[in-house]
Amino acid sequence: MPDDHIKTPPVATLNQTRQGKPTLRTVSELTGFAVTTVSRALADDPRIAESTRKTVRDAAEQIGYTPDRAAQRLRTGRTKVIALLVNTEHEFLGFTHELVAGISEPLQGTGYNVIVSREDIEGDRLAAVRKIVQTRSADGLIISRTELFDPRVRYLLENDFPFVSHGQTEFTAPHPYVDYDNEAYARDAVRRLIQKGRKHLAIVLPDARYTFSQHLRYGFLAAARDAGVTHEILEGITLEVSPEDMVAAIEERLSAPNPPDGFVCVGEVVALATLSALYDRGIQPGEDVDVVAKRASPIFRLMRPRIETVFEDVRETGRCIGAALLKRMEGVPSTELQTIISPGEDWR
Amino acid sequence: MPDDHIKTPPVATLNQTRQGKPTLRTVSELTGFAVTTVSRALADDPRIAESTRKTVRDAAEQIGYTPDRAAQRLRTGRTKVIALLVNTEHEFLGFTHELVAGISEPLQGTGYNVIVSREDIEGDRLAAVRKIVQTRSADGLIISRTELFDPRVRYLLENDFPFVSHGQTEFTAPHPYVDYDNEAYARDAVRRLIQKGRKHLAIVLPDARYTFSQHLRYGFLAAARDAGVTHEILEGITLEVSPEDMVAAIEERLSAPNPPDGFVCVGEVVALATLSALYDRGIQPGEDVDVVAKRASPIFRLMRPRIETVFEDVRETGRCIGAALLKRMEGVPSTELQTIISPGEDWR
DNA sequence: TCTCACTGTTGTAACGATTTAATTTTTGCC
DNA sequence: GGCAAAAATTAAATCGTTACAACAGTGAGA
Repeated sequence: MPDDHIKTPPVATLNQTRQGKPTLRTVSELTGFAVTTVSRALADDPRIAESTRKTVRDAAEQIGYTPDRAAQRLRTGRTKVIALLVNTEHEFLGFTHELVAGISEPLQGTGYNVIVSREDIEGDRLAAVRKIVQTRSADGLIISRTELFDPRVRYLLENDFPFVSHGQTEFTAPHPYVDYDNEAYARDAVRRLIQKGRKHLAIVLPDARYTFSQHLRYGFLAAARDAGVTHEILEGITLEVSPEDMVAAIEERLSAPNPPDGFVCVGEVVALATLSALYDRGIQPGEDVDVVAKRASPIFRLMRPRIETVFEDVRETGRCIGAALLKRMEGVPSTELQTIISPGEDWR
Repeated sequence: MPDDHIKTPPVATLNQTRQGKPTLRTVSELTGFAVTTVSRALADDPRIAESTRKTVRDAAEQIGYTPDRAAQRLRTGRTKVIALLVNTEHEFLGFTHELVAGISEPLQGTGYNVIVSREDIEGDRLAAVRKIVQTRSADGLIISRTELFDPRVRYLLENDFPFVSHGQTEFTAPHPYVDYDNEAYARDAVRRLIQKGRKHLAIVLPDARYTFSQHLRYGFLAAARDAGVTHEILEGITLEVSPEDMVAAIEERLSAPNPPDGFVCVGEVVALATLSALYDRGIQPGEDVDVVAKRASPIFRLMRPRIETVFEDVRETGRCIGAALLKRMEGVPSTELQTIISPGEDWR
């Protein structure tokens, strides 16, 4: 064979990685700078000359270099992941979806990703938190439905792990949180019903261990007491029971002596349940009875008969949470990262 | 000091990693086996003696060793991540939540995690897919709302990237999918309305580019034609329009000449919209008009007046999808990974 | 002219796992 | 008992990145 002595040139002049994906080394070979320099240049390190930074940036851009997350994470220990822990077994409305959308917004461009984790161990919500902290599988954590003395908050504070809670606690040590002013909502709702001439108000509360249950309770009781109207917290059920049980319990109360004529609803599910119970008993809301609610989902616009609602902007809540967590990770003190979102005035 | 000569023992005899987190090396030092052996033992490699495997397993268990995901990923190229791409800007009901819960089930214990990614670029759903494939940021992909000749499916097939679609396509090359039999649902729904004596049926379809829109259309048209009843596809709206627009469009149709008396609803939102429109026009469902729907969320149990619905088990769909993707990644041929879920018979 | 302090850049060593190839130990058989 | 084959274990290289320490070059000051 006459051509035997001709050496075939290397197929590619640049280094080919496992998947053909460009790495720092590819950029390094392309620009002639060392890998270290390229790394620093892309991080906009002032020790590298501006001209070099530009050259490197352009080259990286041109070949579509993106840093390998796994390698970065292994080296730095930072995961660039934010975990959101949710504990709803079934979720009727797109609450989590909306929250995640909000959280993601301020994270745009920071390289952070949100992962949603179910707190599968119902009895022990701390376990999920502990696992994430110990395996360092996220850089920051978002927890929801806080309790007054939430063990998760205590644990996270003790371990100095960045987090933001959706909901307040009663700990004296400050921590970042974002919360909706449920006490104010309950007060407003009570006033609203009283304006409509209602004399006997009722509310279904979340499980008492949650902080926001206490806030709602206090707002409801205080406003009703101040106004001097009869009021009651429906017993035997909480927001967490199944829709059927909720309807049954409300209906039972309606058929018992001295039924309420005004209902404060904390979410769309209990509002629907209340409307169903009224419907089943042949009671027309707006006539002898009134219902007011907090709406977090646009689905309320589809409900008939219409009832008065005030909007809780879950997406905005998410935005606040995301922004607060970022700041917390940048070292901003916790006391500056506490937001209470007021209910709007736009009842309709 | 008399005790000066006493050497203090090392604080820890085992190697301490950056975060005190045990690594293979920790287990290695603890057991006396080499890191390689430990790695193999934990992977249950038959080349390692069973006795050794047990020793290592126990030691790892005892000190709470968990492999570092980043290191595994960097070394193997496998991310142990499954990405679910969703494209709903606003989601009224917990559809995604339920789907994710289902997908996660068969993944339990496999080490795979699900991440939910928004297809943020509305015009170009392919972009999100391409990004994941190119950066190899997931081992498998789940896409939803397929089109007849979905470019994402073509791209994924061309790149031999493991995926399962929620929804079928018309490509001749087979690919794994899980789909609800929407054609059968539409047929059943039509029959149901005819049984109730309805003579003029209507349906609101999803955007025509989606495969399931075609299936619904075909089922609806064929069944209505077979039965010889008047029927129509509501024009000017799709399932994707805002709730208000949907209500307005349905109401408009109801007030036009020759209005439908039976409505096939593909989901809870359009069902609610239909009921709202009827309510606003003072029409009582179950009397002159009937509505049937598919329910995927328990929220339907709260709706009044009650309408007949059949259950679409989204969680089960998720389970099928997760299981299919696992098998696909294990190399099971696509033709064996195609599931069509039949609508149940339990209308109520 | 020589030292000193910069500025800009680079080689080397990790991070924690897996994989390949090499090495030691054990077993089986004549 | 000797030797090859099989079994069990290990050392070293590697994935792509960043951190640390070192190293050339440049200009200023003595």
